[in-house]
Formats: sequence, C-alpha cells, structure tokens
Amino acid sequence: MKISTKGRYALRMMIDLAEHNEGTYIRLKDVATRQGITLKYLEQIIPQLTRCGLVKSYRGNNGGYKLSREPKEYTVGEIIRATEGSLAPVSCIADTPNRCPRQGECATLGFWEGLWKVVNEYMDGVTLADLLDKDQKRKEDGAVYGSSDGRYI
Amino acid sequence: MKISTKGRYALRMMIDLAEHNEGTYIRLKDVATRQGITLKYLEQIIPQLTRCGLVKSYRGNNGGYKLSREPKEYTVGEIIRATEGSLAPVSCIADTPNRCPRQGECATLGFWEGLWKVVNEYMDGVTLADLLDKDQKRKEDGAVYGSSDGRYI
DNA sequence: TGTTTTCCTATGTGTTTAGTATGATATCAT
DNA sequence: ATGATATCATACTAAACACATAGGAAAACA
Repeated sequence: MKISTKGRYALRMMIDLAEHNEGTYIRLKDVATRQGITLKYLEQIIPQLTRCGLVKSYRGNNGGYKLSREPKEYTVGEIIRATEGSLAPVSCIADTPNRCPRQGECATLGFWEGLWKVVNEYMDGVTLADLLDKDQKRKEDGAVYGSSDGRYI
Repeated sequence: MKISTKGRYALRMMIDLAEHNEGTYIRLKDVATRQGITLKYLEQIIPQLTRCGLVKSYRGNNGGYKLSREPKEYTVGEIIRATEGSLAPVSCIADTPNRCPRQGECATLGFWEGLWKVVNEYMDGVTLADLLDKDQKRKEDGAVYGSSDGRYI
C-alpha cells in the first residue's frame, strides 16, 4: 500500500515548477538541486508528465519545463496516476486485462472497489495550488499542517 | 498502491472461517481447498493473524483455526494491517524509523498523512460481518454490489 | 504408535524499485 | 559552422519484494 518514489518525486517536481514559474522554461537541473534528487532520475520520471500534457518541455540551450496550466487546474490525483498508473488497490478491478476468474464469487471485490473510490476522491479533492498554499504558510511561520479532522484541506 | 496477496488472502481466510464457524476448529486444508489457494502458502500467512489474536489455533488431530471474536467485532482494517503492516502510503510518516530528514521543509507531508487517514477510516468502517452479509446476498441472488455512492456499506 | 494437524525455516523465481550510465537529438549563442 | 546546454531515449544493475514451494519438527489425539 505504498506510493513509490516515482509518484512522490513527480509531485515535488510539479510543486517546484509551480513555485519557480516566471513564464520561462525551468531547467530540470535546478529542480533536481533544489529537491535533492539526482537529475538523471528526474529525467526518467518527467516524460510521463509531458506525455500526459501536464507539463510542456523545450529542448536546447534555454530549454526546460514549465506547467501547461494554472496550479489550481491540477488535481494531485492526475499527477499521481500519470506516474504511478491506476490507483486500484487490487489488480483484478483495474482496467488492465487482469480480471479475476473468481469475480462472480468474490466477497471482497466490492470492498476493494470502495477503497479505490475513496482514494481517488481524496486525491482528486486536492489541487496543486492547495499544496502551494500550505508550502507558503510553512515558509512564513512554522505552522502545523492539517485540519482537525485530518482531512488535508 | 497495491495490496499484496498476503492481505487479500488473509481477508478471504477470515471470511471463510466466519462462514464455516460451528464452534469447532476448522482445518486450514479445507479453507485452502475452498478458496483455491495452496495450503502451504496460507500456512505462512495465518501465523500473523494468530499472533495478533485475531484467530485461535489448535494443533493435532482435530486441530485447526477459529475466530476469537464475533465477525462484527473485527474491522477489515485490523485484518489488513495485521498482515500488510502499516497502511501509510509513504514510509516517512509511518512509525518505522524511516523518518525523512526533509520533514520540516516538505510540502507534501500533510497530503500523505491525510491519505493515510482516509484509507484507515474507510477500512475501519467495514466489519467482517458486513462482508459476510454481502456474501450471503450474493449467494441468494446474483445481486449487484456497492451502494450508489460507491461507499462499501 | 501412527495419523493429523499446526508451526518453523529455508529455498527459489520472477518482478519491481530505485537508481546509474551512455549517448543521441534539438536549440541557442557566439 | 561550432560549441555549449538542454531534453530525450535506452540500456544496465543491485537490492528488495512478491509469491510462492518444500522439508521437517512439534503437538495432540485415536
């Protein structure tokens, strides 16, 4: 039940691109330095975001990456799904052709579908802009995160 | 973001033990046959449930396993956690000593904590008895699972 | 004493994770 | 043109994990 570094780093890249957005393309090297992750690894992850249209890329001397929309137009869910793939907790319910032969007689299927839905709804309920707000507040004062009910926003 | 066979099979074992509960100990061999999973693999998973006090075991000729409580007294969450470990989506927030050195400056930490909470709350909101009810209904007629809002109950 | 069960530990195999490395291709500044 | 600097594509690897299989010890009963 873990999110891999691919998804986690992708989210941090998106936040970094949003925070340093001045209209120009941002070098991945700078993102890597700021985030403390090797350039080569980020180079391997970010093409998934480009292919899904989440960021725009530009080659060459003053090239780099930048967001293709406003931060509030991204949900965290689509960023994570772009890099991690389906968030289905069991492969037998995903769109993949791994359908289980015991489907008709499985007592737990509905439970897993419910979990899938809960995870997606949580992630799609938080935007990239929400994370930026938190980050700004954190930088201003050493505020504690999270609301009283643990829900992120 | 996947649940492994350990957790999934553990849940199916618990359902099986509940459905065939007549007070006596149930042979794991019978569970394995009914569920279509090898005995040897289940033998490797079930000790975690015994150690956590979820089932009672008895050795010898008429030995086997049985639930230590009523089905409605189990949440699915405790069954899954007993076999899968912590459901924290990132290791840096779990109780494990993998705390991240960037904690103070991480904009995503609160988001992951919120996801963790959502997952736990969903799983702890469904009992073993709930899954049994669904299973009974499914056996009676070929009913469709899940309520309109996708929430399992 | 033999049978049947749980219990314990070792082994194997394939996949995934988390990175590292090498080089090609595009773009710009000079 | 040419060199510098960026993305892009692909291959490789070490370690961990998933998903079992296998062999035998210990307990309980008939």
